[in-house]
Amino acid sequence: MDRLPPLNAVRAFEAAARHMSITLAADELHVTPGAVSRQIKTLEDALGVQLFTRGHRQVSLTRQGQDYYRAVTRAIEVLREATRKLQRRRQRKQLKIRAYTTFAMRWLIPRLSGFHAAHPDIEVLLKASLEPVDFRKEDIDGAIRLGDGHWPGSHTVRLVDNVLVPVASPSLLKAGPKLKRPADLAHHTLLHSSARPDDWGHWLEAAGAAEQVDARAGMTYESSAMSYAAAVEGQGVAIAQRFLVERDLQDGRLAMPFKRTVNMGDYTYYLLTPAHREETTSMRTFRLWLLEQFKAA
DNA sequence: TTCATTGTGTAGGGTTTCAG
DNA sequence: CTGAAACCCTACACAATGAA
Repeated sequence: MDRLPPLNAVRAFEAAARHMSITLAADELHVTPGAVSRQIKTLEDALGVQLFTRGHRQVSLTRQGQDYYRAVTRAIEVLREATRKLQRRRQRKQLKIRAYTTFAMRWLIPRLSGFHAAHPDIEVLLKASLEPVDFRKEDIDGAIRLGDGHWPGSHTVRLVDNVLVPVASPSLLKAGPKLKRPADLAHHTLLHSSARPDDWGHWLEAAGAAEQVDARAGMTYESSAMSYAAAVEGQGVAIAQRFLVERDLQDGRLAMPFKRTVNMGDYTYYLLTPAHREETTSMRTFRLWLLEQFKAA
C-alpha cells in the first residue's frame, strides 16, 4: 500500500531532528514535549523503523533516521517553495473578466498588451461565454455584456456607441455585382451572426430597402467574428458593429459600401461589476483604461 | 427527493503527571 | 530531559431526522 506517513508526525520529526532535541522542537511547534515524543513514536510505528535512539537526557538519529531526515528536509523545502509561489500569485492582482468571444477577439485581446505594459502588476484572466452574469455564483470581477444597461445586482458603465454598418472586402466591391444603392444588396450574399440575427433587418429598415432585400437571406455564422472573417475573404457583405471592425477598415481589409449607419442607442456594450462588492483598485484601473481606449478610438 | 440540521461514536492529538 | 499512562477535547464520519 502506497500511503503517506502521518504528516504532522513528519513535521515533528523534522523539527526534533533539526534541533536534536524534543524539547526545542516542542517549543518551536508550540506543543509540549510529550506531544512531540508521541508524534515521533507514531511515525516510527507507522514506518516500522527506529528513527531516534533515546539516550540519557538526549536523543540522536539512527542511521535510517539520518537518511530519512535528509529526504524529509528536501520534501519540506519543495512544499515551502510551492507555498511561497502560490502566495506570490495570490498577491499579484488578478482580474477575472468575462466577455463575448467576438468582443474579446476583435477588440479586447489586441489592446490587452497595452494594458499589461502599463499595469504589469495586474493580471487579466479572460473568460468567454454567453451565459447570463451572476456575480454571486460565478467567480469573476467583471463582465462585458451587450444589453440595455439594466442588470439587477450589477453596476454598469456604458462603454461605446454601437453603430451598425455594412462591410465587405474592397475586391468584392470592385469586382462583384454592382453595389450603388442599398437595394442592390439583393444581389449579394448577406453575412449574419446567429448571435445578432436582427442587425441586417435594422439597417435595411433604416436604409429604406427592407422591401427590396430579404434581411434573412444569406449565410449565418455562429459569431460576428466569423462573419467578419467571411467578409474579409470576399464571401459577401456583413453587417458589422463598427468599433469591432475599425482596424480592418483602416487597414483596407474591409470597406464600407454605404455611408448609412444605424446607432443602436442604449442597446450596446456595458462593463458590469458586482453591486454588492466594493470596487477594487485593480478593477478601477481596468475600468478607467477601458473607457480611455474607447475615447481614443 | 434533496438539502440542512442534529446526535453519536471514534480517532487523533493535546496536556498533565510521574517514573526513570 | 524523555517516555508512558491517564485523561480531556475536538473534528469528523455517519446516521437519523426535519424542512423545503
